[in-house]
Amino acid sequence: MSDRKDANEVTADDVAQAAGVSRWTVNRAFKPNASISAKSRQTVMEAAEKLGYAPNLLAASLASDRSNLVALLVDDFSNPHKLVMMERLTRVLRKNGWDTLLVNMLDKDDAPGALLSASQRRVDAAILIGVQFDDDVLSAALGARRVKKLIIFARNSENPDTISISVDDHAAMTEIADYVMGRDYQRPFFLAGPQTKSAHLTRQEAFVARWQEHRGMTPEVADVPSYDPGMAYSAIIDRLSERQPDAFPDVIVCENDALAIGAMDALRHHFNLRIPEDVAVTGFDDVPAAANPNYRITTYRQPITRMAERLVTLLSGELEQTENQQFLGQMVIRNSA
Amino acid sequence: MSDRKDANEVTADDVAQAAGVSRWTVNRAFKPNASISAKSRQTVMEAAEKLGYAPNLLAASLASDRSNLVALLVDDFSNPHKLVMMERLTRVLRKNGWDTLLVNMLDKDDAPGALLSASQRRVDAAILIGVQFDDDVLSAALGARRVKKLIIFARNSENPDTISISVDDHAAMTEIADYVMGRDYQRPFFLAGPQTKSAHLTRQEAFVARWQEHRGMTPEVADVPSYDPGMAYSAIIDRLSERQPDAFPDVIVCENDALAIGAMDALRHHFNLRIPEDVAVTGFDDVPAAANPNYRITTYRQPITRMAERLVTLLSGELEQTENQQFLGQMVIRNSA
DNA sequence: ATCACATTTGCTCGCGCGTGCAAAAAATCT
DNA sequence: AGATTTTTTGCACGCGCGAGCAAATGTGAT
Repeated sequence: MSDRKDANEVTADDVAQAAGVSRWTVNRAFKPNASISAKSRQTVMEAAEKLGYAPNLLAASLASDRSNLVALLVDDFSNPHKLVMMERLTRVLRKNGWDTLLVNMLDKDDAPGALLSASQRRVDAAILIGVQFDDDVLSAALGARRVKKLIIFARNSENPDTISISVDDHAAMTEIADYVMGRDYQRPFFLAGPQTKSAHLTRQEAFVARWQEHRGMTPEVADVPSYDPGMAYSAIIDRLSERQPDAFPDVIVCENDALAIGAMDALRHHFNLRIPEDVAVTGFDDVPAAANPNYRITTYRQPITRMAERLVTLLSGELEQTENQQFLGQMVIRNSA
Repeated sequence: MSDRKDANEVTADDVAQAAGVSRWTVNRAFKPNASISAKSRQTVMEAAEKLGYAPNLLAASLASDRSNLVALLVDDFSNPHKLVMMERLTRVLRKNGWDTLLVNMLDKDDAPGALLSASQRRVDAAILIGVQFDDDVLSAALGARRVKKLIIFARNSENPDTISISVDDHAAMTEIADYVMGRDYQRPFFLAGPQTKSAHLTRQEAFVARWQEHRGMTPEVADVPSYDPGMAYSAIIDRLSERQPDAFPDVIVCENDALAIGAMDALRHHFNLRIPEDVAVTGFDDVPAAANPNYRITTYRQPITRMAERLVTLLSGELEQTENQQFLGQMVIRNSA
């Protein structure tokens, strides 16, 4: 079948012929810093335009062993913050010439499969923006040299073979703790996300440590099996029902906004409490819903765009750095605390 | 540089040698319905396992002109429903052996660029789940044979070169209209999304038509420049401020939940109205937030998974069908109306 | 054991482009 | 103008695999 010719699959050879140059000159015309004269580049581009040619990135990747493709591994679509991260990441990546393979980690045990998918497409890097990445899984993936680079985005990792780009959780949570103490709350309650092996609970630890240091008492802590408002809602109800008023927390510090939203819903609609008059709440991430009039969450905004830009420099290999990258974000004071 | 060998890039040839068969037998072992004996498949798989081999999909795509890759073009990350769609689509696609290239359409004029990106990776199909796809853009893309298939997901399109997979908007909205009339609301207000050329406003038209038919009057209509709760919030305030109580709508029918959320926030927090006692609200999509205790939106759930499954059969070429696919969803009655 | 037929295996050629170097052309200098 | 340097262009080879066919092997009936 001459299907390809029929289907108008124009190759560099066709353009070369039309422009009266060699195929290599054609491909050079499409390569930003190639050694080519302005004149022939223009000739080529005109011919290419006319024929509707665009380089086949499959062939280019195969030949060069660089794909300019990264895999985005996501395992947690219930957290609205993921949408924000995906938007920012794909935007910054695309602006810098990178394409994104979105890989849905179907369940907890799918990490190897997801990594395999990515590696079969020969991605230059895998970026993890999920939560349930086990150190074992990561090491296995790296051991088999499944992917060239593994980057944990917006989350800390202490795995030495991995680079993480994240906010400085310790500094951020200390700031939140200080703010809460400054408002003179007395009975804090920390609502954490899933307790995994890989994600070290820096936020929780930082908050607890700060509180102990200044108030000499250990805040109460509870965890939720996933960063899902619905789960947080149930967790709060389970944990705080049948509690005497004087044992009820006066501020709930949440590991992120997804949890904060669930907590606020539970406080208002199940316990009939006012926020922040009866109980205050803080979040983390500054998701879009945090700004809406229902919630108005006092939270902490991560500099996602800057983090994504750092990611790009890291991908380009400009940064030889293999140590984790930490960023400072900023507190956003609203009405919930 | 012998970088590749160093990097442990094991190819089918290596496995073939280890297993004592030819390279083609190795590749056949990885192809589900290939002509190969069970015995040699096992031999191959064991050798492959030991060497850590997995087929290079880049090379396979190049040679076969099929990539098993689809591009997901998204231009509207502010609507939380997109997260749901992405999760379902990537899940179903991956289960069926398809990978997903996530392409962020950076702005209104980026459609050609996004399509180009996709085509350079030789995707087998481009799936549009955004909103601002202009018919002109689509035609241009198809005219240049940029992509083999163009599929509009969860949205109608009347472009003849395009296949859309969507819910039957007319039936759905008629059902909502009947529900609203059954509850005896008198002054409906329809809140629509962006008015584009390509997206025919089936929901709005269906609602208006139904209302006219049964009540002999034309509902008031307003539109919002994007499916963003924040925009809907402002739009409602702009449109309904300084209006006499008897001219105020008693039900706001929204084109989707993103708008409904914004509308509810505005009604409650700006106008100090109760929902549904003072004003009722309906949505569409049944996003996760629609179920949370703050909103409890009466809405309409699209059968996204079934739609995604249809998409897969369409991609596999099992369906020769080129006409649009319509699905029926189901109304979800909650408290907002 | 022989033949007819079905199943399995091997192989040639090509997919479209990049790498690294050598040849050609252009620019600069004496 | 001729010699030298710099820029630009062309090319052999390979990236890893698939289509389609030919050779080899296996199966069952006679």
